Amino acid sequence: MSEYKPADIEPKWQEYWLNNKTFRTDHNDRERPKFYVLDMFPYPSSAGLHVGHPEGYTATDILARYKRMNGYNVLHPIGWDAFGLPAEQYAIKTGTHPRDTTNQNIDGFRRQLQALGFSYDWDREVNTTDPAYYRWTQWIFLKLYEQGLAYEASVPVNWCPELGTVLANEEVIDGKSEVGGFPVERKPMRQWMLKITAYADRLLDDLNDLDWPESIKEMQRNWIGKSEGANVIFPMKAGTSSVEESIEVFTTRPDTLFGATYMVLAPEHPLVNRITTGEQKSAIASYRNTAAKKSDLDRTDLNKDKTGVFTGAYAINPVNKEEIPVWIADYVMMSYGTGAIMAVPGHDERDWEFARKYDLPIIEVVKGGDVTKEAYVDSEEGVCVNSANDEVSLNDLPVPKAKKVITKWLEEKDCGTHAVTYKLRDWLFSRQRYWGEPFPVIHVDGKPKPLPEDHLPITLPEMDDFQPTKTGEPPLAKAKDWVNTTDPDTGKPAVRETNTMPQWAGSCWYYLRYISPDYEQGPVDPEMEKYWMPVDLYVGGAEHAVLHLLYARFWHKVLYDIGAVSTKEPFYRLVNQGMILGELEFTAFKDAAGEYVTADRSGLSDELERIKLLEKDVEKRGDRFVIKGTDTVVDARSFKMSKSRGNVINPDDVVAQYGADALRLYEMFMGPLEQVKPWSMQGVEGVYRFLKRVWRLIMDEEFGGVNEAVAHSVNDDGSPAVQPDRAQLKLLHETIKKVTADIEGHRFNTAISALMIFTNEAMKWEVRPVSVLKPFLLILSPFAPHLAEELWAKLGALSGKQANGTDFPSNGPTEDGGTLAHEAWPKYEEALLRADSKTYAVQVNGKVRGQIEIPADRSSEKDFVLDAARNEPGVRRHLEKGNVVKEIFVPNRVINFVVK
RNA sequence: GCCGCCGUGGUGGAAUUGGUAGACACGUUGGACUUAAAAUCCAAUGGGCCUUAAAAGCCCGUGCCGGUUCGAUCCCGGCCGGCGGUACCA
Repeated sequence: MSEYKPADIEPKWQEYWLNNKTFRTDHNDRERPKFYVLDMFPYPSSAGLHVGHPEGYTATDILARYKRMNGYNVLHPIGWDAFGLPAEQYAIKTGTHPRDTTNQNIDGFRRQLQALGFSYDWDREVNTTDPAYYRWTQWIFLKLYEQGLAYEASVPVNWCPELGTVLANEEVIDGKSEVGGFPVERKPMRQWMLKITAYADRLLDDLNDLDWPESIKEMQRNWIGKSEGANVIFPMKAGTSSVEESIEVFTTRPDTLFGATYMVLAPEHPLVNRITTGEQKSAIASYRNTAAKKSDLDRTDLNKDKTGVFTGAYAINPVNKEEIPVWIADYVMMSYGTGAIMAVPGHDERDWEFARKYDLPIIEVVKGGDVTKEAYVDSEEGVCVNSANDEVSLNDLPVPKAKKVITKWLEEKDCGTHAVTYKLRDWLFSRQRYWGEPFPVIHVDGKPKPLPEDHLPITLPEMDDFQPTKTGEPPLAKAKDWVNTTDPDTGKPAVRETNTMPQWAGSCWYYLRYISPDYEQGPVDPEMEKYWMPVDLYVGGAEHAVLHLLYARFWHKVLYDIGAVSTKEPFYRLVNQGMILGELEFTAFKDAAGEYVTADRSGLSDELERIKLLEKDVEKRGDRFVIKGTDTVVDARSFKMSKSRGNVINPDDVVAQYGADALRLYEMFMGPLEQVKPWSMQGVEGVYRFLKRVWRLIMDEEFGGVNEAVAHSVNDDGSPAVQPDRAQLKLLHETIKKVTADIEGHRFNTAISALMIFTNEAMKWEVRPVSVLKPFLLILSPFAPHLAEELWAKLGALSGKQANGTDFPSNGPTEDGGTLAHEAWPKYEEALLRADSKTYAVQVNGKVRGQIEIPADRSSEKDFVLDAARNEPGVRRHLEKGNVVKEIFVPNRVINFVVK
């Protein structure tokens, strides 16, 4: 008995690869071309891997294995992004030290990844929580500080009392914490900030050089949010305020200045108190109070209904000396631009709405719309009107030209400048948590002071109480012995920084550490860095489109500026794997009376009872599914995998049932890598059957050992007993060609399809030459490495280890002969692909009416082929219906007769 | 609202980017093997028309409507639907 049993062969080969360090990347090998293929390293959660992880990991593993066989020096590492909130939350609940939880989870992840046969160099594993690693995270922070890119500020932050920490804007969703969904309020606190805004332009411009999905680049562009316009200064009307003040606004539409009929300050704007007149004071105070209490969610909810209060003060429009009222309203944000706007209701939708509500004047200054009906916002087509004073006129100028003219005038008059504003804000870089990198900073006499490099790493103190304090002080503040220290320079008493870095810190530079994980003189060995960088391919989920990828680019550019790295960008090529959804679900709906209701996408009320149906209970009707035999439409869709929905697939279960090779193969066979795709257990079954077929292609299930069809192809001494025939060679070389091109193009699904076609054909051969099967195993091996290794060993035993029985030499750095991992990738021969005959499709008026076979050596002779086409019976019948007015001849493909 | 991506059989998806739409796989149906099941193998499988039946043939068909072309899943214009991101950003 010798069936395909992945449970027997997979662990064996995994152990072999580990023990022999088959995939170790040699430090000294820098002659060959390099290929650095990188996975986004995982956060090792207690839940273990989900099937989304192996998707990207399998793709990169296929490429790593393929490139190795093509003679490249491949760097294919993995590690752990292991700081973070879940381990700390768990510690608070159970008292287990986050380090212990983290290490357990890492062990689990490592075991799972190894069980999938990924060809990582396990000697390069990095772990962001390892002091030997975060020593360099801290070092980079010191560099940022030296560059003036790290500073302390008291900023209103998103304070989440429940989690006892502040959150970054991106960790707050709809006014609630992303983790846990707890309410979040604004509270000013002392924080570390990183000046990412100083790099905004470079982060934006250098996107153009990157081979990334356009959608990701666009998201980063939007996130940076660069706008060009002008800052304009509006002096206050004399006497309306106690001091001489002016309001500076940012506008992208300086061309509409003549249409500014009022101004709006953000409620938090510092000028508000100073300009508000006596009788307005109480109204303003109460409005500001309400606004301060509103969360971001509330503010957006009020989207439609704008509110505001008049300050009683007036400003002077610099272009026409008009006195215009100054209001406050919460549709103006303090955090963008200058926190104040000039309102041009004629040409801005928000201002128009506000002006309508409070009866403020609306003036048309750009022709093209009807400002009594709606704001006219077109900035390309419009032409300025009503826009002139004694010195300058914009009238009849198109908008872009008018912007330039008025900006120049403002600059001459000293009441404005050309200005650029970004949506991007400085990066809030500290967290009130225990389980993160400590800052290498002490406070002496209340002032921050960086510690010298030779004090690194600053390790976390041992603690057993990880509970945050109610005041927002970080848990580290409780470690009094650790906190109280002395300044190494002066010996003065000092206190350590008790905030820790956010989780993003460690992942900002890990791709550098893999290059020289044991290097002691810096984050990365400069010699090695020059050889390995940049990363040739980075694969990961689109959820990191903005934050991780923007932060990492920022750090990389800083490291580039100080000469620590040699490339401007870390990742020139990026691919996002698409999310894997749960299995397709059919859901029917019952109303309160228990009657089935047709599923209507728009109005699925929560009142309805949801009934899960099986595939056999439904049928297709038009473009929808209905309950079999009825007209009741059901909802048919796949959902994101989630614990609550109960549709999570655990890779361990798949491996246990079908093996790692089947899981790998299925993940790739589902569809294009970048696409969102639903999981299907039956699909796994399908590729598993394919692997069993490959097994039987070579092995005899009944008697064990290599089957007769294969054994008969060699003599007892291992020499070939038969030569492969032309058809066999043609199929082999076609498959090599297709699989090679598909791997290069990341079309793994169609590569697998080609391997299936080969197998289906080869199963029919009565004699299966080893010299054909061996190259097939080589091209199968990146996809299903365990099975390929096993069968390769069986064929090796059959044909002798010396000659590998193929025309393809071994070229690997390891010569142990026991693995195919370093065999040369087979090359196809064009001559063997040639067919004896070519098939033409023959069309009449664009419709296929027949096919003709033409001997290959005559297939380009137009007259000969056309003649054969005309004589094809199915074609002739249609030609007789009229006169041929045109003949289209596409060599080796198609003929089209146009008949009238 | 804005930005980006995507609509192909019962299902996942192919189609050398303008040249035989539906490769490969799942599912389904029928058959073989088996005491039986599993496994395996063989055949059919987009919808419809014609025909006693088969072969052959014909019509329709890549979200919808139109255009360019000898020929369109592919290019252009206009809609509809789905997914993701983002949102008072001045």
